[in-house]
Amino acid sequence: MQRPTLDAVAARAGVSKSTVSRVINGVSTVAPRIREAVLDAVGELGYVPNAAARNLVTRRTDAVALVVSDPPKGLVSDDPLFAAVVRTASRALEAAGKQVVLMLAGSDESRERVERYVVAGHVDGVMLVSLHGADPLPYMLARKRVPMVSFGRSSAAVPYVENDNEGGAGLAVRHLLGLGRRRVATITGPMDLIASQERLAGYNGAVREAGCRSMMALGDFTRISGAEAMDQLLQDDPQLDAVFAANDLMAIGALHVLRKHGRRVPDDVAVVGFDDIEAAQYTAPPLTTVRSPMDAQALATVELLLDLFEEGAQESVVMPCDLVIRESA
Amino acid sequence: MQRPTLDAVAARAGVSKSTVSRVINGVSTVAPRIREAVLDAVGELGYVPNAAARNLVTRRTDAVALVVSDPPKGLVSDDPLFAAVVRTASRALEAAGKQVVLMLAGSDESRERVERYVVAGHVDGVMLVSLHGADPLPYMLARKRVPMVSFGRSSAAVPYVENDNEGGAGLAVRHLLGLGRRRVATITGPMDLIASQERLAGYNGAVREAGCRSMMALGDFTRISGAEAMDQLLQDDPQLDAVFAANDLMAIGALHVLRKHGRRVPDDVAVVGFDDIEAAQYTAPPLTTVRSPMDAQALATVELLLDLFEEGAQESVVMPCDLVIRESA
DNA sequence: CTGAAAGCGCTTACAG
DNA sequence: CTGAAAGCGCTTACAG
Repeated sequence: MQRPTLDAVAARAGVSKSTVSRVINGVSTVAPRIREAVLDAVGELGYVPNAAARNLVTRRTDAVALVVSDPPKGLVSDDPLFAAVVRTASRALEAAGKQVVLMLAGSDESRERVERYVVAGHVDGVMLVSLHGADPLPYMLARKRVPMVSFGRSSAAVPYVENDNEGGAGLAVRHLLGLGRRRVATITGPMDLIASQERLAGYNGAVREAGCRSMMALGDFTRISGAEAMDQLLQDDPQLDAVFAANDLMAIGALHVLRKHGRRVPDDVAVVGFDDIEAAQYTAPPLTTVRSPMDAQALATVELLLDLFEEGAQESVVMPCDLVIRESA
Repeated sequence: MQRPTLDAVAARAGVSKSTVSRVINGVSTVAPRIREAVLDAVGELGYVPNAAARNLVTRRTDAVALVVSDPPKGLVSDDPLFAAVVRTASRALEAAGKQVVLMLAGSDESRERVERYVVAGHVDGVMLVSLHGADPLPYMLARKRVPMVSFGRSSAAVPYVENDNEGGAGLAVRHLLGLGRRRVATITGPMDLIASQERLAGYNGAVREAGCRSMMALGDFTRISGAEAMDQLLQDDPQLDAVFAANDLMAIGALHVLRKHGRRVPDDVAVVGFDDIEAAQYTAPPLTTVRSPMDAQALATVELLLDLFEEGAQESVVMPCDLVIRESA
C-alpha cells in the first residue's frame, strides 16, 4: 500500500519538493504553468499528502475531539438526544474543515485515554458533551491548556453553551398554573446533574411565586424512575392536579402510572415534560413539553470552539427554551 | 503549549533517546534500574509521545474510522439504533486499543473527504455503517485497498455483518399466521435498502408457504410513511386482519391509523414490527416485533475488522433474529 | 518565483 | 544491554 510522496510528484513534474508543497498548500506565488504541471502530476499519481508528516511540522491537525462524557449509568449516550447532538456538531465541524474524532469517556480508564490522546497532539481542541456536574474531565483537560468548550455546563474552567433550564422549567410550571392547577408536583432528575438542579429551581420559583406549595419526588431521568416517582406522589397527595417532570422519559413513565390509577390526562392531572424528544409526539395523549433548541445549541457550541481557535478566550452562552403545547397539559 | 520531547526525557534520565523509546514501547531488553530512571523522568516531565512523529515512522495509527454512510434523507443517523451502534462499536474498538474517528458521509463532498482522510493515513482501517444498497463509498475505499468491514451489507467488495432480515421477517409473518390470521399485509421499507428487500422476501415466502395472498404498500421507514401505507391498505382490503411492518417506526404509524379507524389491536388487526426500538415498549398496545441483536452485531463487526488486521481476508457473518412477543400480536 | 537545506519528534536497524 | 545515525514525508525560513 505504498502511496506516492511529495518527492515522486516533484520528480514527475520536474520541479522541487518546495514548489510542489506550495502548490498543494495554495501558496499563490507559483507561476501558472508550473502550477499546472504540478497539478497534473498530482492527478496522475493520485497523490494525497501524508497526514503524520504534515502534522509533525505544522503542529496542527485540523481535527477536533468530540468527547461524550458518559456517566457510569450510560445516561447521556442512551439519551435520545445523543445522536442528534453528535450529528449536528459533526456536520458543523466538518463544514468548517475540522475532522471529528468521537471519544466516549465513561470510566476513569477512558478518561485517561482521552487525556493522553489529546495531549499527544491528535487534535487541535476539544468539544465536550458533558452534563455531569462532578465530571473530572474538564479539569483534567483544562490543566493541560487544551482549547476546549462544553455542550452543557460542566465546570467553571470551560466556556459552555447551555439551554435555560431554569427559565424553561418556569415556563412549564406557569403554564400549568395558568390552567388553574394549584397542586403542582415535580419529578426531578438526578441531583448531581446541573440541569436537574436548574430545572428544580425553575419549578420552585414559579410555584412559590404563585403562592402554591411545592411537592417533589426524586427521579433519575429514566422512564421507570418517573413511574415510581408518580406512584409516590399520588400516595403523598391523591388530590394533585398537575405534574412537571424534569424530562420527557420520566413524563412518559408518569403518564402510564396515571392511566393505571384511572386518572385522566389532562382532565384530572395535567403533565408537562422537558426536552421534546421524538417519543413525546407518540404518547397518549401527546406530551406537552419544553423544547430546548438542541440543534441551535450544538451549532453554538461549535461556533464557540472555532472562535476560541481564532481569537482566544470566549464567554459562555445560555439559550432560551420554549413551550410545545400538545394535549397532556 | 510546548510539550516535553523524547530528547528532554533522555537528558533528564541520563540515557539515549533510543533507550527512552524502548522503555516507552515496552521493549524488554532494558536494564531494570535504567528502566526505572526513564519512567521517573517520564513521570516528572509528564511526557506523552507525539503522535504525528510516531505515526510517521511506524506507519500505523491505531485508529479506525467509523464511517456512517448517511443517505440524503438522514435515514440512518436519525435511526434510534444509530447511537447504540456507534456506542457499542466505539467501546469495543477502544477496548482493543483502537481510537475511533467518527465520520458522517452523506454527500458526495463528504464521501470525498472521507476518502482523502483515509488515504492520508489517518487511520489503519474503516468500519462502515451502511445500509444503503447503492452506496458508492465501499467501492471508493475498496479501490484504495483500505482494510474495511461493513456493519450491514453494502457491497460485494467488503466483508459485512448483517442480521437475518429474511429469516426475521419470516418469523414475524409465521407468528401472525399461527394466530389464525389469513389476510396478512406488509408495509415495506425503501426498496433501495437491501434490508428492505430481504424483509419483503421473508414476508413473501411465509405468506406463499401458507397459501395466502400477499398485500403490500410501500413505505420508507418513517413513521408518517407507515401511517399512509396503513391508510392505503385499509382502503385496499377493509377485511385485513394482520400487518407486518418492515420496521417499528412504520408499525407505530400504522397503530395510530388503525386506532383512528376504530380497529382494535390485536383483536381486529394484529401488528408486528421489526428492530425492537426503545419506543416499541411504550406504544399502546406495546408492539410485538423482531429483535435484531444490534449489540452482538456491532461487536461482531468490530471483531471482523480486528481479524482483518491480524490475518487478512475474512468472511461475512449473518446473525439470527428472534421474535419479541408483546401485546400487538 | 524557485530550490537546497534544515528540522519537526519519533523508531529502528546496525554496531559495539 | 545501549547508543549514534539514518530516515519517515512533509513545511518553511533563507538564499538567489
